[in-house]
Amino acid sequence: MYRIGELAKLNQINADTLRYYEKNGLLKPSGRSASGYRVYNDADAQQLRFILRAKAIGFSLTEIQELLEIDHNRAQWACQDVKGMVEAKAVLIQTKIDELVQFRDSLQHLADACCGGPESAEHCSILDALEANS
Amino acid sequence: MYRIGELAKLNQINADTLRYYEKNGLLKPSGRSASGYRVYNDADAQQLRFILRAKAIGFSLTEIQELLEIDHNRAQWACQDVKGMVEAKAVLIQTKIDELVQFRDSLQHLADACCGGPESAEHCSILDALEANS
DNA sequence: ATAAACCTTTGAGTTAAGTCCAAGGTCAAC
DNA sequence: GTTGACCTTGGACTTAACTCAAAGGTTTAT
Ligand SMILES: [Zn+2]
Ligand SMILES: [Zn+2]
Ligand SMILES: [Zn+2]
Ligand SMILES: [Zn+2]
Repeated sequence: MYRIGELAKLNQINADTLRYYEKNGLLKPSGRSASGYRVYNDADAQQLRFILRAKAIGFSLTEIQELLEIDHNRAQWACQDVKGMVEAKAVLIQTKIDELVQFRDSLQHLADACCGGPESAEHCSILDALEANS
Repeated sequence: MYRIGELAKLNQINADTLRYYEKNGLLKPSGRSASGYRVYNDADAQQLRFILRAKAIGFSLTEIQELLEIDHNRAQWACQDVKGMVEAKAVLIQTKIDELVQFRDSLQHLADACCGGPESAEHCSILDALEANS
């Protein structure tokens, strides 16, 4: 049995984050104390670790909500569904990677063409490229 | 001489975006008509293209503001400064790429271990991995 | 008995880069 | 002389995931 600050500290997150997760349906404490304090049990703590692990892998909170629903009703879902989610996410990430690689390469091109010297930038090829009218 | 809607259409952006750029010090129209309409001249239009080009390469509006300041005062800056900005940005992008590649690989690992079959997810290795206590 | 450290709720603020709305003024065409 | 397309301003809203503040109640230790 943990109070909010305790559970937060154990997982190195902010107590406010736990309240936020509760408000957004990700983790509801199993009970409340007589005075109204949130009380989390071990199952709650395990679910929090599930959430944090999924987040670390890169899932959004919305996606984690879906994963939790599947996890809580495993019998009603197929491996297909779960694998599908993960693979769709992988494709999205790959797209993002491709974009960033393109971006990095354009920057590298610009930088390579610039002398990088200490004299005035009046002839700078980077600025010229940005100013170019084509 | 362009009015706001005209310049926006020519550059395939929203007129609101031009007002936003003005509010944020990126592009001030060189004049106003008698009735208060914004009036952009060719230099304004060229600066807008500078902004859009830099944005397409991946610079943030804040960074573009810095680039504009350098561009407007080229004599007071060195190629070093400009090249430094671009290279710093490239390093940042590379870091992001590395993170995403890691993320993609974790997802791939998870997906590879899952059978992906149509039967119940009660044995799903992906969910098990997220639930794992280690 | 009182101070420190905890907890409660509600509600607002943060970042980035816009987008949308309402209420009204202006300009060209028919 | 009236549509319709355009322009003005100010301010609210959007996404994601928190984070903080205010004003007050509870627990624990001294
Ligand atoms: Zn140079
Ligand atoms: Zn240069
Ligand atoms: Zn399976
Ligand atoms: Zn599976």
